[in-house]
Amino acid sequence: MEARIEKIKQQLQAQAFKLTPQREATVRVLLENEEDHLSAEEVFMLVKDKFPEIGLATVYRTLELLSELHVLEKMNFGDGVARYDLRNDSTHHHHHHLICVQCGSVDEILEDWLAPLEERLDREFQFTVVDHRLDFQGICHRCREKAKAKAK
Amino acid sequence: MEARIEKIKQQLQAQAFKLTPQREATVRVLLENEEDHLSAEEVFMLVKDKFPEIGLATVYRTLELLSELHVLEKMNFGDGVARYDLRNDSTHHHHHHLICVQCGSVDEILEDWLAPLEERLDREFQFTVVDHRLDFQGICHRCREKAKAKAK
DNA sequence: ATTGGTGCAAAACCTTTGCAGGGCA
DNA sequence: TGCCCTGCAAAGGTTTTGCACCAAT
Repeated sequence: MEARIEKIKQQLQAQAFKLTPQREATVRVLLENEEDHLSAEEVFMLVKDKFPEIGLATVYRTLELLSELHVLEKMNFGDGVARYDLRNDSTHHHHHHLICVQCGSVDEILEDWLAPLEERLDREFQFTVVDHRLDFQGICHRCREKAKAKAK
Repeated sequence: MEARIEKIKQQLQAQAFKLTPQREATVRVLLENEEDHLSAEEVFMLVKDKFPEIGLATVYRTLELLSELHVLEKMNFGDGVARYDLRNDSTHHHHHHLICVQCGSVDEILEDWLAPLEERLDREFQFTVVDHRLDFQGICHRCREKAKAKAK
C-alpha cells in the first residue's frame, strides 16, 4: 500500500506534479476500493469521510490528472457516469470486465486474451492496435449459484 | 431499405408502438448512415433536413425506444455523447469496433471473434455470457498508409 | 373518451472552468 | 514573488421530464 503510494508519488513528481494531501487522500480511496470501479461522485464521498473540506472539482481534477499519467483508466460502462480503474502497471493493457446484468458486479480478468486477435487485425485489416477494451455482460458465478439453489 | 423499415415497423407493432412519421424519418436517417455511429444530436440535425418541425426530445425518445427493442445499440466511445449502432438481426451480438486514435474513424468487424473466449469464461469462470463488447483503439489502415507515404 | 405520441421549455445531471485565495519554494 | 493547487460557484453540454396539445383509435 505505502509502496504503491510512493510509486504514484514518483510518477507525479516525474512530471513536476505534487502529491498534495487531497491527491493522496484520493489515491488512498482508490487503492482501498480497487475492485470497485468507483465513479467520481463515489470517490468524492469516500474522500470526504477522511478529508471533509475537499471539493468535488479537486477530485475531478485529480482523477483527470491520474488518468493522463496512466495511473488509472477512465471507463464508461454506459450508466451515465465515468468510472475509474487503477492500472496495474505490470500490464499496460486494460483488464477485461465481466459485468453481471443481475447484480451489477464487475469482475476482472487480468490476463490478456486478445493477443492472437491483435495479430490477426494487423495482418488482415492493416490496423495497428494500441489499446483495447473487452467487456462481457452476463450472469456472474454468484448469481448463477443463487439461481441454482433456488431451482431446487 | 423498404424491407428493413417494414421489419422495424413490425417490431414496433409487436409491442403496440406505432411507426409515426417522426420515427420513420429517424429510422431512415439511421439506415442511410449505418456506418457512422451517429450521436443523438447528429441524428436530430439530419432528420431536421427532411422533417424540420421535429423536436430533439422526440429523437431521444425514439432512440431510447429502439434501443429497448434491440433495434439499435446505445454505445459510448468515451467522447461524452451516446452513439447509436443499428443492429443486424442476423447477429444478436455487437460488432467489434476499430477506433482510430488519429482520425477518429470507427470501422466494424461483423464476424464474432469471441465465441472461443465465451466458452472459456463459462468453463473457467462460471460466467454465462449474454452479450459482449470489443473495441480496439489504434491506427486505421488509411492513416497507416498516409504515414507510410509521408515517410518516403 | 382514452391512449400514445409530439414539441417546447424547463429541469436534471455530470463534468469542466473561472477566479480569488492559499501554501510552498 | 511566482507558481501550482485548492474550494466555491457558475457555466457547459448532454439527456430527461413536465405539460399542454394533437391524432388516431
